[in-house]
Amino acid sequence: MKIGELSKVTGCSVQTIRHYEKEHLIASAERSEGNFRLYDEAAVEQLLFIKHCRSLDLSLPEIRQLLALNRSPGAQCDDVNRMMDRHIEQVEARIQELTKLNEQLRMLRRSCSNRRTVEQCGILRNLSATPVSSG
Amino acid sequence: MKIGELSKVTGCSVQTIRHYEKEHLIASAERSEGNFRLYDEAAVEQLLFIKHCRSLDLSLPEIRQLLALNRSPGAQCDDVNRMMDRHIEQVEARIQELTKLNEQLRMLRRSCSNRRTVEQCGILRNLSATPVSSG
DNA sequence: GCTTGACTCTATAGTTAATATAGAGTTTAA
DNA sequence: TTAAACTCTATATTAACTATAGAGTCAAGC
Repeated sequence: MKIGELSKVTGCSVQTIRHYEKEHLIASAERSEGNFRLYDEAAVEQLLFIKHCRSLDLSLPEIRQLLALNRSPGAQCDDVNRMMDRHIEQVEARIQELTKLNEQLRMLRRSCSNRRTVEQCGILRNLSATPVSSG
Repeated sequence: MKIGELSKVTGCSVQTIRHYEKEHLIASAERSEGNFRLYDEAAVEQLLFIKHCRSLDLSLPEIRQLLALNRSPGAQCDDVNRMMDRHIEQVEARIQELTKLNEQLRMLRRSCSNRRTVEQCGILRNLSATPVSSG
């Protein structure tokens, strides 16, 4: 199967597949006589694995690590667990940040009703004031 | 005041200030005989405004628009309100996404306890299965 | 055999908002 | 006068793609 079909089957764009190859997330594909990349079912599996990881916001280096672990089935999987724990922490921290941000934005938004001039605009006035200390 | 002092006063790095100038968020600074940028209090105010906006995750183009509006005090401030509403929507959408993601990650994490081999690892097994359809 | 269209190839640039660097010039204090 | 501290411009890096240019390959139809 050529790259276009792999793209259709997996839902990854052609460029993304080539990008993953360059980043060594998938092995360099075999080539046809005309230098076209050729793939098999194993490539589909691996690409779907990567896609699933990406849908969970795992980074490419993290995925590379998971793929490496996948290749040594006898090893302990502590590393996998640690990675997931760290990742979950990051996601939760980001949710907290955004929640705080959201409160600030809503407060700011309440400081102006539509029918005012820029001069009277509470939003712009508040933005000009000294910033609140927070991330 | 030279760029180093402006940096200290505002808490923006020197490179960031130069970056904002290149992106036309602040006017090109006057120059000294030796070609050093020179700033006054107005520059401090404007930079703090920008910093405040950035702390609310407003993009540089959004900030540019706010600064432009700030310069026409007689205009209606509907545009400001619309921008804030859109921005709040985006932040809330992102919070929703991350919340869903967090649930998925936690579920995945529960599928493996530490003391297993990679081969038995529930996390890796689940990642290899067909991905759930969700952003 | 030739052309057309769909596909693929590589290499490069763009996206965001900075951050970091190299190599040069300026200013200030000792 | 010389060294330190500062500033200048221009360029590269970050993440994970996405988009483009310009060239090559392949299958079908005439």
